[in-house]
Amino acid sequence: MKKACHVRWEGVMGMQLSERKIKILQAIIRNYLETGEPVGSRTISKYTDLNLSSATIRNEMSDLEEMGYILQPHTSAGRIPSDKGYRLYVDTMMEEKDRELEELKEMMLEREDKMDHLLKQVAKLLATNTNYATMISAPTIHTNKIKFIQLSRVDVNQILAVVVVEGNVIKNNIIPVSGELDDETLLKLNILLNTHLNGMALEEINLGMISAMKQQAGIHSAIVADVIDAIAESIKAEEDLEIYTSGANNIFKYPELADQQKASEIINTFEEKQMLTELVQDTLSDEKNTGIQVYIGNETPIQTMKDCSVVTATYELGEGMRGTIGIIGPKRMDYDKVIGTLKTITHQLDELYKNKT
Amino acid sequence: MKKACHVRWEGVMGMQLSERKIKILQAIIRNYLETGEPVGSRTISKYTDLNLSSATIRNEMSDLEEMGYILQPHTSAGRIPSDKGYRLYVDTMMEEKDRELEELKEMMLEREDKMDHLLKQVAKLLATNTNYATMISAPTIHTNKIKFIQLSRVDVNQILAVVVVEGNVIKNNIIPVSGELDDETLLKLNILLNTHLNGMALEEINLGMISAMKQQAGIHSAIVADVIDAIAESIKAEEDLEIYTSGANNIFKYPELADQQKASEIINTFEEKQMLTELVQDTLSDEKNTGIQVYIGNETPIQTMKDCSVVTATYELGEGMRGTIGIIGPKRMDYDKVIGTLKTITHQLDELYKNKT
DNA sequence: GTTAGCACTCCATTAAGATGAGTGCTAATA
DNA sequence: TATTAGCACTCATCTTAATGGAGTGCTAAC
Repeated sequence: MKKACHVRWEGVMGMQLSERKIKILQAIIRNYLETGEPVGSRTISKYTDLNLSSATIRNEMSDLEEMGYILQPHTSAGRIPSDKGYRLYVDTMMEEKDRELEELKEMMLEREDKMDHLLKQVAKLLATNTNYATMISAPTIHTNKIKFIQLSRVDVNQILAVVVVEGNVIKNNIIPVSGELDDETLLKLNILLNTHLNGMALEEINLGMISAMKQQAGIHSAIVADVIDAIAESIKAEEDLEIYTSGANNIFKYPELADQQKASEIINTFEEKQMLTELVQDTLSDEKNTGIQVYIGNETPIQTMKDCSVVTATYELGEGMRGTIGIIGPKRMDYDKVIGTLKTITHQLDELYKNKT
Repeated sequence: MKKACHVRWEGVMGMQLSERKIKILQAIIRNYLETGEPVGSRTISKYTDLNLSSATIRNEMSDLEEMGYILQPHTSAGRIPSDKGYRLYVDTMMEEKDRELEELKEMMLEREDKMDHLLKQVAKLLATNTNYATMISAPTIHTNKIKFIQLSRVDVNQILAVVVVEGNVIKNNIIPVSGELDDETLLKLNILLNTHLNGMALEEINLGMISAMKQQAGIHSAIVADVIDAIAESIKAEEDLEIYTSGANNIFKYPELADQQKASEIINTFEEKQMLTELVQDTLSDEKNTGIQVYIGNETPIQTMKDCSVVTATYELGEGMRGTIGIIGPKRMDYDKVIGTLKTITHQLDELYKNKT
């Protein structure tokens, strides 16, 4: 009696994952990833090479459940992995595999298009390749510096301000101008702006500089203010970043996500994109990791995706330009494959950029 | 006997829609729009102010079915409108109503943002307002003329080409340049390009002009070619037009569209957008109509939407810039409201443009 | 021409087994 | 002591049949 009691205590508190338990857990998850159905003891008994009877498996499963790695949807159903179980799986039990992503690589190389086209393409490629929903955020300029500013007259009362920052990201802005403005003044303003702002990081432009420039511009200080505003607006416009998505309808392939309520929410999140920015922010801000991040169930910052798993990767284009790729699927996602694919893609984007410049 | 026979013939061939039949058909459609359920004779008998018994209605409905305006999902079910029935309804039986679109108007006026923002906003507004899925295509420049071209050096071996066309649509292109190119030459090239191309419609640029310009450019003809290419590419890029969508998840509100198969297809069509361009093309090309077009069921050019109805409107921003707004919903869509809303919106966009310039 | 009445059809809902996968527990076994 | 066989039990799912009801078509009466 005393002893039994002791064993029970150990069961709750200090129980360790034996090698065998890990193998069983692994088998459960693997199986569940494939079928999407709760998996029972008998299945595992045959599925593994442990040569254990279903009864033994049952005992072990009982332990695993107590420890929180698996759970039962209802009594007398098989077990499914809990978030904690998935987490263990992702953290420790995945060995990488080289998949046949060669075609994917090639397709990426073919597309030497404009950036937004490329990103759309990548999202689509990923979606069809993985059968999950995907998103990709356009890279945000971060530490980049102004490379070139030019004001040009377009019309009698409109001038065009073009700002080019490092990485050849171009911003246009039409500025209405009320008073007269001759070509010579325009030239002076151009020189003024360039001498002051060239090489500046966008964040470095401060009020002091602005007032100095205004002073030098004399009667045309209003235009300087407008240009600065235009630049500021360009930056601001950059803040609600572009996000491209693809394969949202893939969620219909997973019954656990396909019911109306959930599907509707997920689809909406995908279409409105606004909420996805949170995901991007979260991924980009978390600096410590290897560049790949896995959110399982409730770990995700987006409430509507609490029944999904989200794998995100940060890609980098040169220095300071970073974006996020995300793959959204059921919790029983093929983490192995997804992570492998993402690694390849991010690496590929990097290569692409290098070759291009 | 003879007479009966004659009547039967008339029934099949020359039967005319009596006033009463129209009223009944109208009542059926109205009712079906509300409930989404097949509607029976007894319902109509009470629903209308005709004071007819259900038996009489049955007879009339039998006629209407024979004429193809309504149909039975199965024996002993009520009737639902056929595409032909909807068509009649849309074509003849709709009187316009002024709805409370005032708030919508105001919201549009608030948004003085960039065009793409505005369009996204409009799509969203429409979606939440109508409870259908919406799309809106960015206006395409068509007859517009080049207003301004400027080449600027951005880097030692890169120049930036900016092209502004009427309507203040701006196109940028970075052109890598191999050889040396001093400022003076750049200036000359600028003058050359502007004198030749300013005021030209994009389609008017022909090979003759290009070769003439190349000749004048002398040793720098390569750059001219590049610029022309860049312009051409800008036009081409415009061809796969931007489309913004919103409220795709609204289709879940209509059971007849919400099953997995259909929903998945529709969602996909919406996300990939590619197919939506057909709709836009179709709408824009059809010139004869009032600007609003209704596709019922199979009439739509997009196969995946054969169970939906699509209402599109053409909006015009100044001369030559036209885009399309589309509303996609179930066949039992509130055509009345939708058409009204679309009219208001297109009108509003027009106003907005006028005030802005 | 209109209506009441009735038999008939067929869908949708419900209830009641039947099935079967899976568990927990106990006692036997190695 | 760890493992296993056996058994009773649970519970979701599937099948089947019964029921209810909405709606029709037809006929005869008004």
